[in-house]
Amino acid sequence: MINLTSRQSEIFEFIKKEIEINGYPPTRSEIAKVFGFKSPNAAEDHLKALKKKGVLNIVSGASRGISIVKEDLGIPVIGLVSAGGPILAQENIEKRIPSSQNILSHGVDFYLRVKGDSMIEAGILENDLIAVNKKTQIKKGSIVIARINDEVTVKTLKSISSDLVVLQPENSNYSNIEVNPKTEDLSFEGTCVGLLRDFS
Amino acid sequence: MINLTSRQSEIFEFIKKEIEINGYPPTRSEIAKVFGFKSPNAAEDHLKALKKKGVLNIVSGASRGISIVKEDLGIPVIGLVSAGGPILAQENIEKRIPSSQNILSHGVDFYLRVKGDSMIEAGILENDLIAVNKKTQIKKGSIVIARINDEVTVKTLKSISSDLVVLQPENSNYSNIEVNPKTEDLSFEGTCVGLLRDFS
DNA sequence: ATCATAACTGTAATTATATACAGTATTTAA
DNA sequence: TTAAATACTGTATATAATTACAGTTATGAT
Repeated sequence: MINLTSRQSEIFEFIKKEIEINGYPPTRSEIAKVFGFKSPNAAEDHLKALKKKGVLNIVSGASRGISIVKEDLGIPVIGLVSAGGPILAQENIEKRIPSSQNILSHGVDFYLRVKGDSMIEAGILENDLIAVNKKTQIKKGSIVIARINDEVTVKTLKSISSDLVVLQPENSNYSNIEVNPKTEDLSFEGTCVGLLRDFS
Repeated sequence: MINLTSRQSEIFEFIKKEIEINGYPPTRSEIAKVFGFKSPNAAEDHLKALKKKGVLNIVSGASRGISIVKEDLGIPVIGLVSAGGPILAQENIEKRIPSSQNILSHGVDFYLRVKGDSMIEAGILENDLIAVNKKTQIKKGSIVIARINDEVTVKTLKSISSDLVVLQPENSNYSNIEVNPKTEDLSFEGTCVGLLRDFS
């Protein structure tokens, strides 16, 4: 989306809010009134700009013929992660879940389908969907999505220092994974902020 | 909601669809055109009837001033279940999650907050939200929400016959619960169709 | 220095829309 | 059986709304 000016954002947000509240979009005059414009044409100009920038659809001739262009593809669900590319690469996306359907309190950047049983003692089973937030601060004790030499894994972060990172599976049959970030390729894709299991 | 006539339902569904598709409601003339009315007043009459029956809001004077009355309170989240009443009693409802936010593929009648650790080996932890469907056929092997003498419990249904129901915790520290439905008060509130965990 | 964009005022005309009133015919509930 | 509700036709009109055209002022980019 092309960047909107701050004024255009205000107008855009107002239109979205009106649709949310009233169930239908505002007219030019209603916009003008709220923003103190003395002419409905000021609103018209804004609508044209917003249309040009691709965030609104306007049906000519129709009263209140304004609609929001939704570019929201939804939150991607990542199945198998193919080697050598970013986790969010198109080929990894199994499906998308509309972000309007997000129940979790945290922001969810993507869902990752769990493979294996290494986390069963934390109540994370095979095929569960883990909700991942990319920006949450990685810290000791949290369940992290790590990438070690192109392998994606979900583990509890046990300790972290400049030359040793310890990742702990939550399954007594597995041992801790110790990684030296100086010699191995280690990155964190995000933190687990939720879990979704669908019995189907 | 008062029952709509079949014609009124058609009109109502059309209006909902139009809002979904266009982002704004239809005019009287648009309704009339689609249904083949020769007068926009036929649509006007229908709108008045739908308003009277409480399924539409109409803002007088506003073009396309039609909105859907939403009676959807959302899917209830049940916390502690107080004794002696139905599980869905008002006092048990912790909050509601808009049903539009339901990610799970099955119908979810309510969410139940899990107390205790009796199901941890099935990956169901304390404070998880279990998605419950009331109508799914109760069958051996599924995780059921049972009510024994006014106590609500989540367990795996191990076996079921007319004089013995065995409920199995998924935690080796607990033993099976055996109930005789003839002498004890046993009912099934539903089946677990999903799980939601929010790390917050 | 000039041009495009942004953010408006002001006027005005065409058309889109709501909605009242007067009917008709059929069906449904008291 | 009688009134109310349903489901329309047909006409008409006030007003709601879009939207073009002609300007002004300010700002940032080429």
